[in-house]
Amino acid sequence: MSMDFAPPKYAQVMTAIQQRIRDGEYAPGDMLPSETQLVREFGVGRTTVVRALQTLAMQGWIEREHGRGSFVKGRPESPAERVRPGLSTAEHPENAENIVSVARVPAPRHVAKLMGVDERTPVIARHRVIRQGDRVSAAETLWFPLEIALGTDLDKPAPLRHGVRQHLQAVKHLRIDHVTERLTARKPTKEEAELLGSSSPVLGVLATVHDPAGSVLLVLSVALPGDLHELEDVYQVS
Amino acid sequence: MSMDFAPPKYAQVMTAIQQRIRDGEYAPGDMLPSETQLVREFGVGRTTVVRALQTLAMQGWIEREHGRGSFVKGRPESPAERVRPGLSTAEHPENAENIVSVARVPAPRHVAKLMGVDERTPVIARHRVIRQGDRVSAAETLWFPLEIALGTDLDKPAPLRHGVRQHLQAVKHLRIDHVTERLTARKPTKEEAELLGSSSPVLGVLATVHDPAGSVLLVLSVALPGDLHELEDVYQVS
DNA sequence: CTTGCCCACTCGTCCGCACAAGTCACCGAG
DNA sequence: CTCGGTGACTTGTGCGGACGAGTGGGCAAG
Repeated sequence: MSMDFAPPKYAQVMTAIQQRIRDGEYAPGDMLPSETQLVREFGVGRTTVVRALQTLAMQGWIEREHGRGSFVKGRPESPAERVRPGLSTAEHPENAENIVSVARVPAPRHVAKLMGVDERTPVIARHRVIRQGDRVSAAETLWFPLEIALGTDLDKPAPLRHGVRQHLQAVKHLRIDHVTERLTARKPTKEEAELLGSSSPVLGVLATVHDPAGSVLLVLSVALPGDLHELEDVYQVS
Repeated sequence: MSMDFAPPKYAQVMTAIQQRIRDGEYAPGDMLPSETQLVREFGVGRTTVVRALQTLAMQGWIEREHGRGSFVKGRPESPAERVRPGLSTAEHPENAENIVSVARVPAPRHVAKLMGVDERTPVIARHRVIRQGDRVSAAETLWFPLEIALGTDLDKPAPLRHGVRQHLQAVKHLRIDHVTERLTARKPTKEEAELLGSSSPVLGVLATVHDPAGSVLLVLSVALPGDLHELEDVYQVS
């Protein structure tokens, strides 16, 4: 027995229409067949056709105008592919030559502010570098509240082979839910300049990494030399 | 007569549930009342309740598990609110003190490359500044291919009161469809430094603005002083 | 105790029908 | 010619009913 699963009918209708749009059979700006016609063509109820069309509209494939018809919008493409320096920093596996130093230090003002703690509260600072060939292509600092680092290897200078995100998940079941990034252009700090071997402008990324409840799991600060990095972003208008 | 419009019932159900999630009456992880219960509570058909719940699920408010129930996902927040320097530059209304100069010049190498034309092809360069109090907070250059600027006021130094996007739409029916931005940190050029009154690092935004067919309508280059600008971005993980 | 079945409950999908409301072409009255 | 009405066509919303399928607890047989 084959026991294949047929996808739901509304999905079949959606797929068929998407295919016709991709093939150019329905070109951008064209009016789609009316609901009634589609009902006849696919041999399904209007409910089903309407559900397919409304879903396609929500996904941006078509536009529906009350009283006029449904029209191909011609933009299959969807959300956006952004570079996320914050997230990739939290996921990057470490090895010995990435680690510069790991120490318990009083929180600097801007970090304390983002964590919502007092300025001199001790935190774990994990300094790392990313190498590209023989140049250092990024200088990163990850700041952890003590209670997060407690019981983990985050405060130890040994490299985390599976990255910070994995480690937090595996050891303390902490899940990263969302990240807030702040991007600016600045001069590197003295320490960064030394690591990078240059004091030309850097892209500064200051990110807070949150769990589902909104608590700050870590704060991270990345310095990306401007001559090595370009962050690209494509987005639809309106 | 008041003649108010009641929103559709499914939208009313959605709003009610969203409100309860925001109020914490339904906390993240909680199971929502079953469809049958909601049908009784709101006095509507199951079709309506299901539509509301499925829409909420698509928007990320809740999760639905076949055979188990609907559960609060606890992330009301949606796609992402990004600052779009490229788009806002194209939409910003101009006035006399924004315009620095407008000229026909040979395309610089990087602009020509992005437009897909030869390096010395003549283009229109429109230099502008944005002021914030008495400081210049951004130096912008908009590059237009001649055939785009033809018949428009883009090549005239008079300010465009409704912004470039509106002007293109109104005069030549050109619609902006998507924008590709490239962000980096760099030193300001001599001209930019002069306008900005400083040569400290700037965020450089180099964007191409496309019509629905993908043709480049304009290229724009913006210099944002690092000490004045911070681009913030929040995104969900996974 | 363990195993397996049954049943109540949940969501998933689909149908036919009904009415409201927006759009547009046509046509006749003025 | 212009104006307004009419009707065919479109999408928007809503209902009730039906069946399928996944989940989990209770219960009886082993």
